[in-house]
Amino acid sequence: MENLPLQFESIFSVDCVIFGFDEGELKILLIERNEDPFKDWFALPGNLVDNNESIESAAERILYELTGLKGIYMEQYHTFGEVGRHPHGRVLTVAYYAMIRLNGQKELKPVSNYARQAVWVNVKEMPELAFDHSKIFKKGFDKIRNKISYQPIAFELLPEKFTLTQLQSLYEVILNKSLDKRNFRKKMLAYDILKELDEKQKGVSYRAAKLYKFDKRKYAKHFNKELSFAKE
Amino acid sequence: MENLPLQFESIFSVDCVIFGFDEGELKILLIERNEDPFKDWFALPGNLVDNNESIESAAERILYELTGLKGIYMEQYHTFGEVGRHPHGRVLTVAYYAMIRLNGQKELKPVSNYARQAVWVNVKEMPELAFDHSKIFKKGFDKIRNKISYQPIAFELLPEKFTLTQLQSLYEVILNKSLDKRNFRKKMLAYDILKELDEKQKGVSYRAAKLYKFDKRKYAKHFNKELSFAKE
DNA sequence: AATATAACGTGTAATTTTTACACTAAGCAA
DNA sequence: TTGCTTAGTGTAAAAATTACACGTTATATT
Repeated sequence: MENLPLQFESIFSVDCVIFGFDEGELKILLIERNEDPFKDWFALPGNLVDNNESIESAAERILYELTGLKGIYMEQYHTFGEVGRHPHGRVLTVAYYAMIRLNGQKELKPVSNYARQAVWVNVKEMPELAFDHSKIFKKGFDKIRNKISYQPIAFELLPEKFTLTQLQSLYEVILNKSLDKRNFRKKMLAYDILKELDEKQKGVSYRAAKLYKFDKRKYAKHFNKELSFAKE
Repeated sequence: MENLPLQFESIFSVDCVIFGFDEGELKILLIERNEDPFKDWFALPGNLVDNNESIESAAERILYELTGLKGIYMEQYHTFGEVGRHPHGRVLTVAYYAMIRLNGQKELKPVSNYARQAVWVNVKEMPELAFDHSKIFKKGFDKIRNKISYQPIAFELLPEKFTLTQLQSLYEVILNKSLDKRNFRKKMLAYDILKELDEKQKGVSYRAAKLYKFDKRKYAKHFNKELSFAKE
């Protein structure tokens, strides 16, 4: 680890924690590596950032290559650069998280050279990951768990139309605790960012619930300004 | 900007927003550059990260070189890497903020080769900075402004013993709004992280106020767990 | 010694937000 | 028709937040 190949010095990469919500489970997208180092290990999707590419675009590219999705909101949350984090040299990596909607269709794009396949893995059943990716994942998960407590960021994970119960169970999975139904509904509706639809759930073998939509306009209006110490 | 000198490719740096509170004003530490590019411009203190150095250590080193201080809490808050942000090539920079105590002694260490001098500048009177440092500063300032609203992080800026009025005026400067005295005190004392001392302010030409100390033990106990959506 | 000055230090009532808690209604299936 | 399963709803108590004003104390001045 002393004589590093020159081209690896201070190259940098992007790694993405891509969350999805499916069948009541919170999952993230992992790839199975097909190259050394860490061949056959699971890892976060990531890649080197091209010299003419912004970090942000690199993150979007990686998401796109894997899922075919564009225009997804991604947030940069930390940069990892321990000296020994990459066995081939000093590689800084900038971490992003994203939340995407799994509309039943969870077909994944064919994956490039260095990755054999991409899979959705339940966050509760994470294998150990390549490099320091376990640490990167953990920090990303902590981040969204914390953020959702004061800002309703979870809508991206749900289908366009959803029931309040679905929303609640998503919260419960992220926060890893159960919530009171009445209080949850009261709070969510008080945010005033949900649009109630004239439509009900279909295909369920019990009473169908009302469907709601997330109202982006109102969301932006409310949450551009943060919670704050004082009102005045 | 096409034929970049090779050694600048993908080198990365650290930049620090170092806050201090002095005479009722919130200030940050800037250096005046003595080298191209941006010779004679003000800039955030920063430096390239050594190949065997963690990013964190680099940030601590920069702070130490400028102020002689060690063991200060620094938080990484964002990484900036726009393609054109550095005129000599692709240089990613990882940004940290720190808060330090200006105990009257605000003597600054002599600064190294590339910086002529270091100065404290009021955040309300920021000049335009070199590179994208204005943007980096702004984001750091937003960060602490937001964070202080739900977590009392500002004690590092005050002398070891301080009055509640001093604490309040620090909050007011950071939040840029005035706060109600009684409510502020109630809230701060309710956090239960202040130790009331048997001592009073000295050298003031009016009624002296009680002095308080910040209680690190209690702080850690309260604020390792964040505010959260649900109690249970 | 008296007075002026300037910041210190304190309480309460109204409002809002959060919490705890349980039953009826609706729709489907057998 | 009955049984099963989830949907949907209200209220009272507690806690947190807000708005608001004046007597107290130390020093400085005369």
